[in-house]
Amino acid sequence: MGLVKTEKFSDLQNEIALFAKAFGHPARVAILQHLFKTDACICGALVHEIGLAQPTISQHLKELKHLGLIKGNVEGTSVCYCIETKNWTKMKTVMFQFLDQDISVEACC
Amino acid sequence: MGLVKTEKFSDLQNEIALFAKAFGHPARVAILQHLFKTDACICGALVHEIGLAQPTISQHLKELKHLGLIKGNVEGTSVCYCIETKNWTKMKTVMFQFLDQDISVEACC
DNA sequence: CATATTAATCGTAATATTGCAATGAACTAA
DNA sequence: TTAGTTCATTGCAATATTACGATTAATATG
Repeated sequence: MGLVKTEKFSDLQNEIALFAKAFGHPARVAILQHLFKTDACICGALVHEIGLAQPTISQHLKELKHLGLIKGNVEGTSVCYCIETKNWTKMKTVMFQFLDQDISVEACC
Repeated sequence: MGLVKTEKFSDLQNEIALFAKAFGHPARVAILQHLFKTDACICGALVHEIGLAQPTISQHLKELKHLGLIKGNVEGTSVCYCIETKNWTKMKTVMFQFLDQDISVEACC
C-alpha cells in the first residue's frame, strides 16, 4: 500500500535501501556529480545547470542533506553546497560491501 | 507530477538512477543478498525468508529481472532465481565509478 | 527605509510505488 | 481426469515521489 514494511528487514538492509534511494533519481545523481566536479556549488548554479525549477532542486538538495551526504553553507543571500566527505566515505563502504558480493555457492541455474 | 524528467539528464545519469532505484527497497536488497548467499533461490524460499506476500516478492523479482540483474529458470512447478553475473559486474562498474568520485577542487565550504 | 536577490517552504496536481487478495497458468501426482 | 503446488498476473487501495507556482524568510544594496 505504498508503505515500505521496514520492520521486516535488518538495519543494514534498510540503510542500503535509503542510500540507494538517494541515488535513484537522475537529478540527485547530477547534483552530486556537479558537486564533485566544480566548486561553483551555489544552489542557483545547480538550478541553471540542471534545468529544473528552483523549488524542485531545493527539495532534492534537502533529501541529500538529510541523509548527510552533502552540507550547505549560507554565504550572503546564496547557499553553497558541498559533499560531506566523511559521510560519503561511510556510505561508500556500505554500498561497496553490498555491490561487491561474490557468489558463495555454485550457480544453481 | 510524480514523473521524472529523464530528458534533462544524460544516459549515464539515468542509468545510475535506474540501478540505484533497484536497490532502493529493502526487500530487493534482501532478495539479492539471499541469492548471493545460498543456492536455495527458489521463489517460494524467498517468500518464506522475507515474509512478504508471494505476489509482492514476485513483483520485486520481476523488477530485478527486467533490469537484467537476475535470471529465473523454471524447474517443474517452481522457479529458481540466480544472479546474472555478467550484468551484475557491468552494473558494479557503473556504480563504482559514480560512488568512487574524488573531489577535484578544494572544498569551498 | 525600500527594493532586489537567493533559496526554503507551502500547497497541490500528477504520477509512481508498495502490498496484497483474488485469480489464472503451468506443471505434477494420484 | 482431478486435485495440489508453485508462481505470475490482475486489480485495487494506501502511500510516496516528483514537479512547480506562490509565498515566505533572510540577506544584501541603493
